[in-house]
Amino acid sequence: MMLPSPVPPARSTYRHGDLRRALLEAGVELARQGGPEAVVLREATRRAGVVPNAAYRHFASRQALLLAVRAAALSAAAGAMEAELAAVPRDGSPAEIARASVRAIGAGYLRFAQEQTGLFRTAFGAPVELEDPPTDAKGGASGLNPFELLGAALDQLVAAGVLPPERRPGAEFLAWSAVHGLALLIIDGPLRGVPREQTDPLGLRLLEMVEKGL
Amino acid sequence: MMLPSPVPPARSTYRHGDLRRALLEAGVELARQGGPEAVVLREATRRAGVVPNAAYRHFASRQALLLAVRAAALSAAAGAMEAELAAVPRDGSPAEIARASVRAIGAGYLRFAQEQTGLFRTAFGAPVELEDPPTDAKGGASGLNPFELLGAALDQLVAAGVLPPERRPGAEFLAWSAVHGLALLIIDGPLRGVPREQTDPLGLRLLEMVEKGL
DNA sequence: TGTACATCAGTGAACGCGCGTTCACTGATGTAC
DNA sequence: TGTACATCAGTGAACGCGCGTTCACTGATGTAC
Repeated sequence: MMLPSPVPPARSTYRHGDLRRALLEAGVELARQGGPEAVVLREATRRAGVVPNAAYRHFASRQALLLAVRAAALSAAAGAMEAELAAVPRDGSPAEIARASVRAIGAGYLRFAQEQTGLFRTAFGAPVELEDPPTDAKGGASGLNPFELLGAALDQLVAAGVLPPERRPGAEFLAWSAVHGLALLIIDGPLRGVPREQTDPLGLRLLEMVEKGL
Repeated sequence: MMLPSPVPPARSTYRHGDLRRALLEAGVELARQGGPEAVVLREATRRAGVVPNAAYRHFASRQALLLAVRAAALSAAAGAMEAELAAVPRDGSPAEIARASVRAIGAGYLRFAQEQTGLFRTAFGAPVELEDPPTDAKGGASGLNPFELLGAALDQLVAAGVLPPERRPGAEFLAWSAVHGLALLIIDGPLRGVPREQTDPLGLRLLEMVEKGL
């Protein structure tokens, strides 16, 4: 199901000027709407108003384009998490702040999954015939990627004396598992289509469970 | 990357005899090796030693075949969980048994995800252009599907007085989230390729977290 | 400041691929008489 | 028990599809003299 491309931009010059960027943006848009498998090289060139093989001046293969899109998606996810983090009130005990920070990370992740499902699946979904993880994944404003943001929040939790240091190692995997799982249940599992009024409280309960259980 | 099909079974009769079953089994095998997207109608007919369109006598479309395969995968998952459940020692207090049962459900799910990754992804992965959930999903020996098995275990937990009844509603989603998330982190997330010696303890810690946090 | 030339971004045309699906058919099976 | 016939499972051939990718090209740009 491929919608007809939007207006071919009708370039006046022979050269495009900024094709790499245009392709990347088109790819991100495709991912936003349809997830990683919607990142189709030919469609990206169509949207950029260029002939299919022109893409090869800027990306070695479809896979290379997809990797770039994925990095952008990861960056967007980090941004959503940082936004939530920035809203944590700074008055209160270190313990309170640390706890709220961890919750904010989780809430940001869930929000991103629900509001930007396509990008979420591109960033965190099953790698499509992809050998290497996105090692060069840049983060958002802070420069941290989503995984590192979670790690930093957990470190705060230890520093504030809320989480015993001996339970710290591996804790990101436990917390991430819970939140990641709920995100998937909501976006394409049995909770799909359930309205936010019901999923939001579930998210809160989940974060509570993680906090208690860690 | 499609391996050449195994020996075309060289039928002697004009009729196949049990093509529907043969196609389903081929489909399950494909899913086992490559997940849902590997369930390719033409390949299934090749393996059954039959011409491609013969499949349409038994399945209305590729989608219909995939749904049947998915039901089989769900059933296999239920079987793995039941096996783990059957190993729970029956001596001990009801509370102990109930707790062990919930852990067994989770452990079975994780084991299935790691040992039958393709089937796991077929049963629980993102629906591929799939509108309706597998409503007719039959379970394993008990007749319960994986979700119902988890529900039953949680009911036991309430009956044994371990889980306060007011926390029961929705609890399956919390427990499922955690375990499902870890399964995905292991099979195609950052924990991919990490040996069982490291993931198993993580699984135990996760189940512990769920138990405490619920 | 003007001209020759190298560079290389984008063009045009074409591939082979395997897929799902449709069509009109053929021939084995089982049932009615 | 034998024969005529309807049924319908599997055949054979062909579609259109959009994809990623390769080839030899053309023409705008910027640099060296």
